[in-house]
Amino acid sequence: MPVTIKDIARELNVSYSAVSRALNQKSGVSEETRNRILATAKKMGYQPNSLARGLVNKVSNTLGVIIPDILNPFFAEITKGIMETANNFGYDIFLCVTGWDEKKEREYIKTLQEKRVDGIILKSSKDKKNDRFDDITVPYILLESWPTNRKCSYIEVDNEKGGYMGAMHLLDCGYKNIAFIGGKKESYSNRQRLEGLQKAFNERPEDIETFKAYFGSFGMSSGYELSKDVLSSGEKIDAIFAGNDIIALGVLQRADELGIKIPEELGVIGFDNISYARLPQIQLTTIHQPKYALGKIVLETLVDEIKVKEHRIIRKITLEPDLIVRKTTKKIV
Amino acid sequence: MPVTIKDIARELNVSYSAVSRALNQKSGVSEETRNRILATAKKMGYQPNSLARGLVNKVSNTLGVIIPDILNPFFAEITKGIMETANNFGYDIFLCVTGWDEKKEREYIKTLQEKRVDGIILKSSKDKKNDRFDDITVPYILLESWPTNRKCSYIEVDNEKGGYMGAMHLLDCGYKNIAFIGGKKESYSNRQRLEGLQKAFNERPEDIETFKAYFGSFGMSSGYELSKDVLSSGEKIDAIFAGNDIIALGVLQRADELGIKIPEELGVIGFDNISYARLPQIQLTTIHQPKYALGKIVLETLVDEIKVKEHRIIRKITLEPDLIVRKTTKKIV
DNA sequence: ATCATTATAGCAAACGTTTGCGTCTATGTA
DNA sequence: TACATAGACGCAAACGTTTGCTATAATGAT
Repeated sequence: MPVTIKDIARELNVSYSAVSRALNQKSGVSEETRNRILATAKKMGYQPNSLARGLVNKVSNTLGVIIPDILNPFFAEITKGIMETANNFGYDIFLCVTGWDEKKEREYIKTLQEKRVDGIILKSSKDKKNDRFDDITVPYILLESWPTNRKCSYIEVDNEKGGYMGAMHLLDCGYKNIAFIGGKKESYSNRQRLEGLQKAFNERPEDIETFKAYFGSFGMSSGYELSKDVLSSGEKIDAIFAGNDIIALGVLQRADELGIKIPEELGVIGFDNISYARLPQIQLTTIHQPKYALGKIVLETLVDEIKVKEHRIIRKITLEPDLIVRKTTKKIV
Repeated sequence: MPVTIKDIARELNVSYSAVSRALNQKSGVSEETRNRILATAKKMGYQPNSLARGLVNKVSNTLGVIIPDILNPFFAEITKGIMETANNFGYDIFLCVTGWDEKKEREYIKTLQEKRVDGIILKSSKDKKNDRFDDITVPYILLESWPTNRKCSYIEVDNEKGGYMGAMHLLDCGYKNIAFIGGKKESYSNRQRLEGLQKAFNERPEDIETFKAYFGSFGMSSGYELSKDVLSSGEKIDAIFAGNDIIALGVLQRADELGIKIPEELGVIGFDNISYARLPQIQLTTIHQPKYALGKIVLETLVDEIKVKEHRIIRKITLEPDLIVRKTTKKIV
C-alpha cells in the first residue's frame, strides 16, 4: 500500500488538486503550499502511480518493440539504438522477442495494446501472404518490410542495393559459381537482397556461370547445415553470399571443417557487418548496415508520429548500405 | 477512443458487472448472456485496458529487467532466458539498459516502480560502497551481487570457483607470469573471480612467478587497450586471464597486431563462454556460465517471490561454472 | 401454498490520478 | 467606499476496470 496523493492531501489538510498541481509544477498553488507539499511528498516516500495517470491522460509513455531474436547482434544493436533514444525521450520499452514465431508476434501485438503502449516498432516474422497489420490500432512503424495495405511507415536499409553491391564485388573478384544461402525464404529483406544479386548477374551474364539460392533460417546453425550440401555436393561453388553475418559464420565453420581455403577456394560475403565480423581472426567481407542509426531513426520517427493526431504522414525511409571488403574475398585469377 | 466495457454494456442493455464477469470467465452470468457479451465484444473489437485493470487489481503482469549492456552476448543470452520464461508465465518485460551508468540505473528503478511493475530483476552497475537497494519496494532479485543489507535474493554463477578453475588450468599448462585484465574494478563478480585466482596462486606458490591485475571496463576495446600496456611493457607476461570473453577478444586482437603467437607465447582465457568463443577461428579457452539457465531460474524465482506476500524467503542461488579448454591455451614446456 | 435455496443481474464504491469550474480572499483601482 | 481582478484553493466528475452487496426471479422441497 504505497502512499497516494490523497494521503498527502489528508496529512496537510489541502485538496487533492492542490497536491496534484504542486507535484506537476502547474499553476494554481502558492509557492508556500507547493513547497510544503513537495516536502511531505518526499518525506512520505510518494511515488506517482503511472497506471492511474495513464488512465486519465490516455498516454503511458511506453513503447513496444517486437523483434525476432535478441541474440543476433544485428537486432541487438538496433535495439540498443532504440533504447537509448527512447530513454532520451522519456519512454520506457516493452521488449518482445518472438523467436520468429508468428503466433507469438500476434499475441504480443495484442497484449501491448492492452497495456496501452503509445506506439509499436515491429520487425515482423510474417511472410508475404498476410503482411497487413490491421490488428494494430496505435501508431506503429515496421522494420524491414512494407505491408500490402501500405498503411504505415517503414524503415530499412536498401537491401536490394546491398545485394547488388555484394554480388558485383564477387564478380569483380572473379568468382563465377555463386550460391546464396539465405534465411527464411519468405522474408522480405531476404527476397530484396536476392533481387539485388539477380540484378547484378543480369547485368553481367558473361561473368557468372552458375547461381543457385538456398534457404533455411537466420541462424548460424542454418548456415552451417546448408553449406554442407552446397559444398560437398559435386557442383563446384566458388563463392557464397550469406543472408546475414551469422549465417556466414556458419559457412566459415563448415569450410574450416571441410578444409576449404578461404578466400582462394571459396569466397564468402555476409550481410549486416556485426561487430564480430571485424575480428582479426574472422575478417569477414560483408555489407554494412547502420544498425544503431536504424534504431535511433525508427524511434525518432515513431515519437514524431505519435505527436501528430490527425493525418499521419506515411514515410518510407531508406538508409544506404556499404560494402566492407575484408579477408574472406579477394581477386582470384 | 477504444471501446470499453461500458460500451458493450450499453449496447446489450446489461450491467458493467455482467460484462466484466463474462469477459473474465467468472460465475454470475448465464451461459446465454455470456455468449451474447462475448460475441459483441468481439464484434466491437473490445480490448481490455490493462491500466484500469491494474489500478484496481494492484497487479500489472509486468516485470522490469535492468542490465548494463545488451550488446554483450552474456547479457543478451540471460535476457533471452528471462524473456522466454516470462512469456510462459504471462508477464511482459520492461527492458532497461543502463550502459553501466549508476544514475540511469537509479532512474530506471524509479520509473519502473511508478509504472507498477510486479517485480524487478537487476544486474547492478553499482560498486561495493553503496550496494544497498533501499529504494526498491517491490520484490526484486539481484544478478551477480549481494547487497550489504542482505535483504533480497540473488543468483550468480560461482565466480570465485570459475576464477580458481581457470587459474589452475593456466598453472597446469605451465604459464608462470600471469596478468588479469578485468572490467570495472569495483564490480562484485570481477572481484570474486580475482579472489579465485588468488586462491589458486596461494595454493601453488611454486608454480607462479608474477601476477598482476589490471582494470578497465567490460568491453572489447578495454581489453584491446589494456593489453597494449601489458604486452608491450618490458615485463614478460605469458598468460592473460580476461575478465570476460569480449575482453579476451580484445586481447586476442592486440596479440594479433603485435604478432604474438597464441597459445605458445601467450595463453589467453576468458569468462562466460559466449557463442562466438567456439568459432573455429577463435577457439577461446574460457569459463562457461549457464547463461540461459541463469535467466530462466532468476525469472522463476522472482515470480515465486511475487506470489508469497508475507515472509519472503531470501535465497542465494549459485550455479556451477565449467572450464572449457580450447585453443588459446595449451601445455607449454 | 409457503419457504428456503440457488442462479442471475444490477448498483455503486473503489483503485489513484487529472482537471474544469466555482468559491473565497486579498489586492489594486476609481 | 465600492467594485473589478487575480490568485489560491477545493469540489467533484472522469478515466475503465473489478467486486461486495443487494434485489429479483426461478427452482425445488415440504
